[in-house]
Amino acid sequence: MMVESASETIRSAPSGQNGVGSLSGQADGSSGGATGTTASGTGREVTTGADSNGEMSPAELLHFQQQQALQVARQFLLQQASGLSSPGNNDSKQSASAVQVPVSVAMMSPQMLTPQQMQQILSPPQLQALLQQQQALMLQQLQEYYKKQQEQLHLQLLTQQQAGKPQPKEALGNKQLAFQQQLLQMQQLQQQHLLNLQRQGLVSLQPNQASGPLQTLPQDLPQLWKGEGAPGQPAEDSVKQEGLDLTGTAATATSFAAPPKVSPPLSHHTLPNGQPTVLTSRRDSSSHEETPGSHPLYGHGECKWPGCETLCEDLGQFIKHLNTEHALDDRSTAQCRVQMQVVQQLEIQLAKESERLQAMMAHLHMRPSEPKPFSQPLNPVPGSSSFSKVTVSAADSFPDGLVHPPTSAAAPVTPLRPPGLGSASLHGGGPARRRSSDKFCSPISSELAQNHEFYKNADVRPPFTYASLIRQAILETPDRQLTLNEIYNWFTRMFAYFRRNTATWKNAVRHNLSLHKCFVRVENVKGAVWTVDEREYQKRRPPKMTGSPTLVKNMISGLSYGALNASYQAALAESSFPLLNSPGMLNPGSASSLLPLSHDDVGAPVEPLPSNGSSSPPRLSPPQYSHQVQVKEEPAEAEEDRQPGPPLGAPNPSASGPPEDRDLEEELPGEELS
DNA sequence: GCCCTAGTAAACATCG
DNA sequence: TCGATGTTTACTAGGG
Repeated sequence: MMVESASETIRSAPSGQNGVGSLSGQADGSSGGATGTTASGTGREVTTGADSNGEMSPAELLHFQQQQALQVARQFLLQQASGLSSPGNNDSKQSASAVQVPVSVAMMSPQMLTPQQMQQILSPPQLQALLQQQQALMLQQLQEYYKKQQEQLHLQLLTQQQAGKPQPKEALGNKQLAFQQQLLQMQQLQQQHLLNLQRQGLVSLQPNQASGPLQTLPQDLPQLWKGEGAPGQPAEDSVKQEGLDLTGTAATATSFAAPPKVSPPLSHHTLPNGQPTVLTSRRDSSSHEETPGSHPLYGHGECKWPGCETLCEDLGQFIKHLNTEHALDDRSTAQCRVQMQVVQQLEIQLAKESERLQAMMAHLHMRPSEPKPFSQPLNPVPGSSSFSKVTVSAADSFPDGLVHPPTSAAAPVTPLRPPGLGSASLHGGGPARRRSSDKFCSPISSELAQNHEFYKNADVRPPFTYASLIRQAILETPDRQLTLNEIYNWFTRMFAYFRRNTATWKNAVRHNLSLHKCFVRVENVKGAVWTVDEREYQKRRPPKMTGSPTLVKNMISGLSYGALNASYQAALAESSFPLLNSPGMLNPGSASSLLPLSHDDVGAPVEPLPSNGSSSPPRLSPPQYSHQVQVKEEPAEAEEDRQPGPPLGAPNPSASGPPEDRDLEEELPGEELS
């Protein structure tokens, strides 16, 4: 059920999710086919075969016994198969410390250990070792069983011979051969089942691993028949009609027993796919429908005990059935054990699949070096034809000198939704008014660094203001200057969102460039380039920290410097600008060399002005425009403002540059605060 | 409700 | 003339 709904959701996901799509398909295919066919089919087949047994002639008797043996063996194999793959098995420490508690007691105790608990108790290597032990034990039991069967068969043959009905050796050989064939068939069934399990995700073993036990059987069993089963060999033990001597198993399998202490009822482990192979899909689907008043093992009017399916009219009847048919015995214990393994395996598989998903996403979204065609945007950009030209060239021209946020590599995996990104800012939404950078004071650079790949691939509107983005774009360049077109390119390169609606956001970019004094247009050799006047930018709007007196008050009172929010601290850490205050830094070249990457927007709102100063710099000529770096000392920007001194931005007031009233007009520190 | 900031749209000017 | 670029204004909306 969950798988189906999940896959359905995935299928409905936007285009471009090929990986996911195939994933869903896989899930569908496996969940349907596996449980339905192999599992239930096998179980029923066995049952009917046994029921139809009549009796009598030695040959028939032999056949019957073979059938019975097969049935039991199949069950055993299927159960084993369910548990085969679980790296961690139920054996707990008991394997090491000879536990005296009978398996059945240990297993059926209400305090039974859950797989999770076992996983917690045992380390993976331990679990693996235990699993191997268990598998070896299982195999040994199986071999014993076959041996006994063969002995039984041999005894019968002797009996028949003594009865004066000698059977031609050939006939006997044929029977043995038939038996062997059946065993092989059984093994094939097991193999098939295992494959189904693998498809379902129940088994995560590598092909060779998974087939290990299967391959072992064909080798071992014939050996049993040929070797140990040789006529005349005395029966070692009394032959048990039931074939599987779980008592013996229990004795040796104390290692399987969960610690006497512990826990959750079986129901706790019930999982859809985790149902042993003998379960039907119907049961799987019903496993979720437990109601408070019902029993977890009772659903749809039938017993949900693995392999049972007994119809029970009501809960009371079911309880009776449960107590009688599934009492504390070795068989139930074994089944319980298998179920535990199944659950455990499912959990492991889930973890693996999750990890795989993460890896897939990481792979799909994180390849910085790979030339990414812009046809890839998650959402096609209508009317961006001319635009794509730009972006392609942009990609090609991606300046290596440009410092990429180091975090993309270090960042965990591209998050589906970056922190601070409200649903409203997801693409398609209307105008996003407030950007998180403003709201949460998160440095745009760190935010971008962390979610770089996300924004790059997801058609999600970045939670930054245009001004912040423009600034970031400019600051990311070695020389801290960009032409308008380069800014466009940066936008499209960095954000999938800006690969569409170009007219709108480009207009907004131009609007912001013109509107904000912090952006300085400089006539360059190659034309007009835009630079950032950090000081202006800082002054621009200190809404949170400085703009709002109350807010400032709160910050001051509520936060010590040491208690600044993480983002701000990160920003501080990032901004290792020694320079800042030094007017000498104004040289773009030196600045860039010194600040390869850190520029950072220390979060627009938060960034205090390092500057001292007074008036905003007039527009500077290319060489001089300074992206002054701000020293983010702390929120107390007012303090900085108080500092008298030449504006960092205008180290060279004399520098050429069109005197912009825009820049000059404001400037008094006091202004900003208001 | 006011004010500030931001986003969007549009008109207009300039320039190559 | 056209498109890119740049400036400006108006409006709307979110949030303090």
